[in-house]
Amino acid sequence: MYHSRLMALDADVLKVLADPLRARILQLLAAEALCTCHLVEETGAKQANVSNHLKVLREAGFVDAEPCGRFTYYRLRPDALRRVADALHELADRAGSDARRPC
Amino acid sequence: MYHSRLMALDADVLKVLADPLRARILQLLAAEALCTCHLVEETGAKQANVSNHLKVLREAGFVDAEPCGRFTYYRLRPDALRRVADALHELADRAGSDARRPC
DNA sequence: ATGATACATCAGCCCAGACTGATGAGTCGT
DNA sequence: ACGACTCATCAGTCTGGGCTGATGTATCAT
Repeated sequence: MYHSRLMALDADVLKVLADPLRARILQLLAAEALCTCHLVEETGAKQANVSNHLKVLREAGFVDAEPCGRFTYYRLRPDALRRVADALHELADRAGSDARRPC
Repeated sequence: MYHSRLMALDADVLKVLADPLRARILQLLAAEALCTCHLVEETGAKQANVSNHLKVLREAGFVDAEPCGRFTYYRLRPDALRRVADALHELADRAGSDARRPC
């Protein structure tokens, strides 16, 4: 097995996912690529708000932005999500033993 | 396939993981069960702070508390972590298509 | 060129929640 | 019984970050 190196939970990365609107945006982008205007009408949030959240998601590597005329299409990056999922899964697997440190 | 039902990302659950001290605590508990005093000295955080974070982790189902004399041992619950990991993984898998909704 | 549309960015408001010191409750050793 | 210890809870402070209205920058249609 290659990826047996210990992956640390990165709270900064998790923070990006831990927002209701950002989570909703990711769900929507999982089905198809969408531009900002779609996300605005689907979520009901204000344009500036959606745009800010997209910036956060982009800088964290969870979405890709593809400018297209006056639109900007956003697309999910599954690899980034899988890295987080794997880190959590590996943490769960590491917890097998029932050892307890004495006081 | 059994678990093919769509799992929604729960931002409230992710919020619990998205804190540096809580993430550190989970890492430590992955190796062995520890009581609060261990976590206090390992993390360097104040006792009240650690205790508060443990309460959050407990209420979210990520750790189990086992009172033991005047100590309280905390143990990781891998199933809870796996549920989050699976939700993220499933979201990543759902993103295969390169469809884009027209404007 | 003018207006309309899509999106980004900015400044400011506001609140959830992380942190702290103090106190309370329970348990142990002597 | 008394002090020492572990841990939980409380009240209060303060900062990060989500939200908004306004403005700026492109791009499109006519």
